[in-house]
Amino acid sequence: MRKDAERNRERLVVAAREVFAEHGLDVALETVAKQAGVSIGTLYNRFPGRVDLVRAAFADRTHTVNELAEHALALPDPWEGFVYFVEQVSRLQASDRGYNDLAARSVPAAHTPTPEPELDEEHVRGYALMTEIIARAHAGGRLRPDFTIEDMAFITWSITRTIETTARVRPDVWRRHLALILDGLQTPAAHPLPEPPMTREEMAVVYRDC
Amino acid sequence: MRKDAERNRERLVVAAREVFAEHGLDVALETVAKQAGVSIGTLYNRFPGRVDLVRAAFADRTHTVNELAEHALALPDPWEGFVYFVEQVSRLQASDRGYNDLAARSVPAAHTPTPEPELDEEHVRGYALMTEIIARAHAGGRLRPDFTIEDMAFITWSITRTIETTARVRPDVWRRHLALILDGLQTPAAHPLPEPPMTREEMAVVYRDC
DNA sequence: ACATAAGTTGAGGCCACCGTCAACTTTGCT
DNA sequence: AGCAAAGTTGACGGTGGCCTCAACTTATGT
Repeated sequence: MRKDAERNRERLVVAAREVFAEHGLDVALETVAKQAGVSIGTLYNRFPGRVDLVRAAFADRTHTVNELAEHALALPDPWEGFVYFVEQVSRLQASDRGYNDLAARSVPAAHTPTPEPELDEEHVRGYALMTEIIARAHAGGRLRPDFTIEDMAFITWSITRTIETTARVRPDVWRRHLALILDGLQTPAAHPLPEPPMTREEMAVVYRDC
Repeated sequence: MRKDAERNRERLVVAAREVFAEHGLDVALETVAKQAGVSIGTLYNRFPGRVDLVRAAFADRTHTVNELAEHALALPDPWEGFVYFVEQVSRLQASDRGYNDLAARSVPAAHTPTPEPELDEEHVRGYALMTEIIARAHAGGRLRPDFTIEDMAFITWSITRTIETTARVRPDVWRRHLALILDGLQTPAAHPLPEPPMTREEMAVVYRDC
């Protein structure tokens, strides 16, 4: 790859991160190209579709989330770890409209088929870490036993919507919402749930649809 | 108003209800016109903008929701009443993509400025009914005391997103999600909340933005 | 039956975004 | 320096939804 090409690619990714963060994933790609100081043709040359650009822009996020998960696991109290993880991911969402859009459809740690097996591995690892966070919190006794990893998506989706709606008016109310959610996830609060959790296969279909 | 005009108007509203329910509020208005067996010009002639058509299509919903609220208040147990109301509204959302879209932005009972004062009154009444449902549940002791009417929006928004995402795969999982939420709203589960609730003014701004 | 107001029609202009490609420019190798 | 391959450019055609309006049709009162 020629070095000007490499440089332009990098510029595009940086621009995409900025523009997505401010305007969300549905922004016109011209905006990204302009921000990168590059023509729209170059953008399409490097990234055949929007999805490729999104992937490139958020590739490191999975890694970041995994680090948060590790930090959570390093906390002595299992419930604190669980809460820490959920709060930090929500904070990421609140700070980046693009990431929030992304989370609305596909939960960070989900296993999405990707061309690059390397990224896939990060996702698989994220899934494992989240499983561990939940298992540990179950063992600690404070996380209700019927809560599964698939239920994590409910949290993400909920927060996603609240952030979308309230960001301009009260950028931090999502914390209140999250606190209400967390109060429902603790063993003493638990009542029997009316539906079985989503299965992994069902989650896969949800993500596959887009 | 001429009688053919009246008839076409009615057809359009009926068509809008069907098409919105199936495809959501962002559907092309041509689709509605076609479904109504009427030209696009007639649609615009009768409803200057999409918002007018949406209002007409969902005008009766506020009334429906108010009936649900009254039924909730008629239930002997205050907490059961609260749960009934929230479940029924969620069920409405799950059964109508357009209504779900609507709820994602503007909670049914919110006070939105409307040209027709009559509709406005229904909204105001809905607000009063919801206030009563919550006050009664507070008095009953089972609803956590720090839960306010503005927090209701968190529930609606959450369910909204889950329905959007899971409808095709597991049309009833929103019940599981809702059950998790409800477990967090009960007095024994309550921990102090980190942020004050949204104010009425803030809610008004949220709805005004669209 | 007729006049006239009311209503309908759909082709067409507008816009915003998408994605392409032939002509041009730059890089890096020899 | 010269040259071929790699890369860039931006005008352009395509799509789809929005909304308008001049020509046509229908309802209604007398």
